[in-house]
Amino acid sequence: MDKIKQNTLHGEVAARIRDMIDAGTLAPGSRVPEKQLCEQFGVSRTPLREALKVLASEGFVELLPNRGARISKLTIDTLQHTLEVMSALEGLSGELACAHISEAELANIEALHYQMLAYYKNTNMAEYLLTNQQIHEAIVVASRNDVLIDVYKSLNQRVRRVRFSAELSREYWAKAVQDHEDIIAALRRRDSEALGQILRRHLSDKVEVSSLAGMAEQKNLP
Amino acid sequence: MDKIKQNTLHGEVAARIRDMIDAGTLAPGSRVPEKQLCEQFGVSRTPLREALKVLASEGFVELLPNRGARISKLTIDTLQHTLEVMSALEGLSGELACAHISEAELANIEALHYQMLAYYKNTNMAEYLLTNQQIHEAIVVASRNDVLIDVYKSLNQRVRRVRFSAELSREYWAKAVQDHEDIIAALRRRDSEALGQILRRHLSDKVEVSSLAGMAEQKNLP
DNA sequence: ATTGCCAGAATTGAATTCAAAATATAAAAT
DNA sequence: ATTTTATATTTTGAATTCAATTCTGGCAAT
Repeated sequence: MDKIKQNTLHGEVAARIRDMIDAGTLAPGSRVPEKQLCEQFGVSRTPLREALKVLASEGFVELLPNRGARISKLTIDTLQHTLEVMSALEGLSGELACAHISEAELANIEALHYQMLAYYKNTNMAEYLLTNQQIHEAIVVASRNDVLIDVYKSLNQRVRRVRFSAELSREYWAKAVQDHEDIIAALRRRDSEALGQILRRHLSDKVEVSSLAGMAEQKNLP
Repeated sequence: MDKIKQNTLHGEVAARIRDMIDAGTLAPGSRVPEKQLCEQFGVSRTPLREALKVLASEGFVELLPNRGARISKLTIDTLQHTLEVMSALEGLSGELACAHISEAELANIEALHYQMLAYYKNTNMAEYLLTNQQIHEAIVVASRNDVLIDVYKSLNQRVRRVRFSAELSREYWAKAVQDHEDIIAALRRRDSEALGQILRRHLSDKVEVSSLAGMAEQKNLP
């Protein structure tokens, strides 16, 4: 869609590595093959290593002294913690969005909502999850808080891989859809109190976490 | 106190540059003098530039294509946005802390609280702010959520410079102290609902923001 | 067969080098 | 004298180089 144009070389490399982690081409726990990636990307080690430093500060890789970088594993704990923080941020987004959202944005979110309902009825989980994600991002963007948007996107990026391979139980799925009805209603009447409350609980629900648990690593031991 | 030992060179350099920004040695809006800093730190440009990439991803500096890095200015908007996000995170911390805090931690927080009250009575603003900060950090740590702790610390670091030079009005100060009484009380009775609510409102109060506004830049124009 | 040791190879971290871009300085033109 | 143009200098971005460390594989000892 609207991909952000990375004008720095190390930024470009970092984006590529993130994608490779998402795609599983670089497996969690494995070492980062500097030389090989350099050849693959056609760059020298300098920008690649710069990218690794940035990715380390984002939590995608860990730097091991004198033995390069290793792809971070996503622990169940870390996943749970990340979803908790994202919930808090979504709660704030909801409150702020009530104050700042435009009619056009609201209309767009409603359209996405009905689209999502259709995917739910058809049990099309992949498309459902994608649309669901778009709704949440749209609310976050409507907060008009750039710091919030950045932090949210960064955390989301970190857990995206496992979130999109989730297996939702029938009960959880029904509950999530009901939540979304409530979210749209609260947003439509600009009820920031209610919207904040729903969003703070919506994601961090243990149900989703446990449904995701299978995708994440049990522990981060060597 | 318990400073984290940085074992990577670029990490060390990044920490030093953060400190220099905090201290005002590197002025917001000014260009980063690579060569000079290299001599000062006794390192080559490679680790220094790695540090700059990390600092850029943390928001401390901006990278300008082909003209190096510039120290970020802290806009009033960014300050406001950051405090809003920190409030949301503190709210979550409070809720989680109620479930996880140990007696020893609670006792420590109470001790800090009484110490802070003394500073308030003596109108010792600098020490008050420091102790206040310690209380909030202790609650965040008690959440036992590592992602939360990391994100909070990162945001806090970003606004620390201006927060510690705040000028609190008498009314705001009194209100903040009252909030803290309520915070301690809620924490003591493990009332996560109440604590979450107080903490979500405590910081983002417009009053503090406006009191800090004088310290931040009006706009981020070139 | 397993463990310990050592040389050689590969990898890493950081300094250095090099080309391109930006900035500063000087000369020329009006 | 001021503006413009040309040239030199500095600075930046990225590749290359180099020393230090880690990894690998083979050989010897038990």
